[in-house]
Amino acid sequence: MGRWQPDAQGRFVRAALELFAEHGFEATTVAEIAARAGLTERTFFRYYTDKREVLFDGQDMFADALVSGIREAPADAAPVDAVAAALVSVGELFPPERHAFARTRQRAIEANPALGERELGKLAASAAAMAQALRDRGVAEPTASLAAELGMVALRVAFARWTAGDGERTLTELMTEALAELRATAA
Amino acid sequence: MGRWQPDAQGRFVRAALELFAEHGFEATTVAEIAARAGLTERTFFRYYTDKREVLFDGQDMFADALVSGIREAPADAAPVDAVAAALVSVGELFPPERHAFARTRQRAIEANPALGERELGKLAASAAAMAQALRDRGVAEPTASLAAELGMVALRVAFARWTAGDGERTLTELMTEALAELRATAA
DNA sequence: GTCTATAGTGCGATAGAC
DNA sequence: GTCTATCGCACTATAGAC
Repeated sequence: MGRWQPDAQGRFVRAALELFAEHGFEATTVAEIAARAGLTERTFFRYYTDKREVLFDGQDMFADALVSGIREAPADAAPVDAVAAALVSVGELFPPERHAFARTRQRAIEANPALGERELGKLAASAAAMAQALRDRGVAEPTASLAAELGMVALRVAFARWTAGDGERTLTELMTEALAELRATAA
Repeated sequence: MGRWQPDAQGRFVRAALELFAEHGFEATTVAEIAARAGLTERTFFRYYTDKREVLFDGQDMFADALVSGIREAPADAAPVDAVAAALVSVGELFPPERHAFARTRQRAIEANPALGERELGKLAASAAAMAQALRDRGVAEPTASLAAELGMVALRVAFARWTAGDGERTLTELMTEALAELRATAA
């Protein structure tokens, strides 16, 4: 047992989440997060480019799931249906066990505008990745980008409902429902 | 020393835009912006809570136009049509004379992720204001929020096209077109 | 690991407008 | 005189350079 306890990133994330819940994002210093994680400030910035980024650790999986969901959709599926498949693929990343964590994290993000902005940026990047995956299937612009944007709206709305609720309904269910509502509103 | 020269904010905005175009957002210090504007760093932070905010000066008009566009839409208009009216109302804020400025500003924002995040945050706030205006007309949830989100997607896409182009087509035109494309994609 | 530039804040002083 | 925009100074925390 050396001087390295395992799972440095996991400890940073948990420490940050606890402290943000206790004192708020701005009132929490990186030094405090590092201390609680049993690491140094310098190490924190080795893993994360800035203080906000610690709440977005491992979010690549998010965009990856969207992209592979689109890739694996039937070749003859319409763009919006491929997007619907992508949402299902993301839903599988968030089984009921992750509900409590997601809820705490979402509370922290909603409590602070700076974190909200970062989240919007990440989601916009995911939408861009989805649009690219659609173009790779032969979907032309502007349809590819617009279908991806529709998917992101549904995803955001569904995620907010999922984390606001008690977890009875699955995220996948809520996403499919949100997309249907969105299409009805547009019609 | 013109300590009392008029239009402090306008000078800050122009100075910032010039410097961001010349050296980029991150390589520009607030001290440099203040110096070019003939003011001090401390005064900059009297007007803006942070460095990014200078590029979003006077953007309340944006959300205000959306809200009043919805208020002034015919009482029997469907939610999406009220949103379409809101977009027209915003389009009127951006006559051809503003194209060059909008283009320069958009270039700066697109060149820096931090500025992009801030823009997304502002647009999300505008969408929330639109949704509230729709609820005030008696539109129920989730339709109000979803219609507002549809409008924001159209607005973003249209604005990107407008600032990417040469200004031949009006922003209003592009917005109406983008909303129609979006509805077609959803159908 | 250490050092430093810069963002951003609090408080108080000052210079002008009225 | 009052009111308010601007400025000066001291300070902390972030983030990057060395």
